[in-house]
Amino acid sequence: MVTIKDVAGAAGVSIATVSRALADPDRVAAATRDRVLAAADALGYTPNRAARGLRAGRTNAIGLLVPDLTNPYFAVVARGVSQRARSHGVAVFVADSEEDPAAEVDLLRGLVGQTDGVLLCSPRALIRDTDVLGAHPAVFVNHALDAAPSVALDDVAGAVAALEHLRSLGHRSIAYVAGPTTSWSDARRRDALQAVAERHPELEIHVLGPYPPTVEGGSAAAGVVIASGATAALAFNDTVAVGLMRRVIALGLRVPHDLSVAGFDDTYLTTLVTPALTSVHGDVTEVGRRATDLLLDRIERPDAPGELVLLPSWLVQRDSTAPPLSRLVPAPTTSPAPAEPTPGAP
Amino acid sequence: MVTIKDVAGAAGVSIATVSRALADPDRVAAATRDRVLAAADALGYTPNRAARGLRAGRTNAIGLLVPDLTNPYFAVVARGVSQRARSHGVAVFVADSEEDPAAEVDLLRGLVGQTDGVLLCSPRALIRDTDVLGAHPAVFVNHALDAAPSVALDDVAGAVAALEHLRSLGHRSIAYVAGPTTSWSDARRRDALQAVAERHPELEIHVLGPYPPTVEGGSAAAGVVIASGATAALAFNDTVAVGLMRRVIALGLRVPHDLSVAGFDDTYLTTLVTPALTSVHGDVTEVGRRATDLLLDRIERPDAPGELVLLPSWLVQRDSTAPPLSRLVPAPTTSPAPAEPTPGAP
DNA sequence: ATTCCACTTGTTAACGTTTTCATCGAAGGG
DNA sequence: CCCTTCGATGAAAACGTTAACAAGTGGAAT
Repeated sequence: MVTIKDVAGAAGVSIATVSRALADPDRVAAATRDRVLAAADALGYTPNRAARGLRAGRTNAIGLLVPDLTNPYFAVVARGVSQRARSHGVAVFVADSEEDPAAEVDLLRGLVGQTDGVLLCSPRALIRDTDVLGAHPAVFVNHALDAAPSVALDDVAGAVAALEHLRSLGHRSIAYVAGPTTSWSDARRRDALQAVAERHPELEIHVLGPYPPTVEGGSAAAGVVIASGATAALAFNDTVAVGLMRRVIALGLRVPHDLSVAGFDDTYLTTLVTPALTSVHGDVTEVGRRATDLLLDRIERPDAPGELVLLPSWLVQRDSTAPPLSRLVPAPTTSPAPAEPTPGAP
Repeated sequence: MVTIKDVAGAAGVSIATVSRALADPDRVAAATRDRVLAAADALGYTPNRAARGLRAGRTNAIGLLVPDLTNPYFAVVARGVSQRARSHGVAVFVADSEEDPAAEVDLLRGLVGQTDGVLLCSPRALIRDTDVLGAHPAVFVNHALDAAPSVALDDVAGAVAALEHLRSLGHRSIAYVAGPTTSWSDARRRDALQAVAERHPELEIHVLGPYPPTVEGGSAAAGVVIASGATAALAFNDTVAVGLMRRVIALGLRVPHDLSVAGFDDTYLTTLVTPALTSVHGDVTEVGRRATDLLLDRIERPDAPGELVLLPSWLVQRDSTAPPLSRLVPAPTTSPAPAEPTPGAP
């Protein structure tokens, strides 16, 4: 391994000069700088990250904790994080808890020790009840905790839009297939649905669950959804919606005719399945990017006030939602939303 | 931050004893050991990774480089890597090149500097032509390079099984939608298909492409596949197969009646789409685990000989493949494979 | 001409850990 | 009873880097 000492020897200067030439080129004479840089290049010098981290008290790495990397939603968040981190020269540790709260706490503990900050995506564990985090810089994604900075899609707006869409199609009995009890988004959406229901007394909302936020969870919910008598279902995310839809179809019902189905996140799954899935869309890559920005800022200024960044979210209508077949459809009370996605106000 | 020094002070011993008590409990007297451990626990001591790394000359971290984290295949590999790495106490840096060879080399360069070893998944760049890797321990996944250790699915067996399956259904003109030119798996499969074709002169194989290994790539290939006159298509991976299938259906053809489609990797997409996709299956999580094992071993013993680990792979038949409709179907020359997956010999 | 300041470079301590070497005491064999 | 040996512990060096401080040079201002 070639160190700063080797470069110093080759360039005929002291190690301090090499360090300066690399970190702050203006603080060293032009001729010396060129000589040092040339030597470093010739020898193929790479700074030792451990030494640098030890000295500076930071690692130049951040941690990303997700509940399920095979869920397209988190994969896309990870991509956004990866992009932004790379442009800032910090590395990303990725940990996948596989939906296991205990593993999540374990992984988080490990991450805290070797990163400058942590990105917590949709945590399933009750982070507040553990002291794992301490004063470690952290940013939550799809979760708000005390005064910590957070980034989330404004899926309250999305949930409301979805519900209004189903209502305007004529649905009156609508099921919501809930996700993990610790999900912040889930709680917010349930509140939003409740609020809409209160505005429209004719609506009947069945909150079902919790179910695992997976294809299997959606399959498992199918029977209960059908038994509830709902003519439309809103699922915790696309993965659940797809599982639900597949199972409902396997049971001999038709989507959307016998049951309309809508999801959240608008992952690429929506256009792959038949019928194409109506879903609440948001810019998920941007969620990852913004969260990374917030974290890097928090690392710089640990005492900055936490803020909640809400990114816009809106409904994208596809083929899995339609007017209910089994009852007389009243005239829509509002004109149907346009087929093209329309950005909502954040 | 609480250091070994603080623990030493609290326990009334020297820092060397603390270090020993933590690393090698048998080399210190029982009473002292208990006192040290209690002090460490009370103070909440966590070893400083950077210092440890600097001293030991290793980072206890490995790098994982993938071309596309949103591809379920790589997400599952990442999961396997993550599992195994966690059980060995090493952290995983994940880098997503987003199918860009230049980014791949860049990311790899960054990874090499701060890890003990690197896992290269289906590299798109010509790694051999760069000196990025140097003597850094590396394991290839779905790629074989010189004497480096590698793990891959034996998709030669899978490709042969798929082709034989299509042939036994009566297909005579079969398209292969190829992936990136630098893909090792792709080259191996093409050779395998060629070999089968030589055994069966009646078969006509159209190798089309290269196409991007994405849904879009599959869509883009649809027209060419149809124009080729093939009655069945084998796609580079499930994602491509799904894109192809969607587009073919959108063009008014029926799958499998007008065109049979099969993919590789058997990701969870296969059962979500309609019709369910016939695909070549392998234990992808295990690929990630084995690759990690190989890498950790290589880090311990850098001069060990490289080996190529091939994991078994077999065809899973679903609804996207059927006898061709448009021509007289000759009697199958072999009995059709069973509907349940049958493990192939590695 | 003297003083002072800006600029450039070198010396050295420090980050937290592991490990080598030395030291000390006790136990055991002659 | 002395010498050896071994077990337990401490002191200190080293890993590669950065930054605080020191020191040297030159020129400009007085």
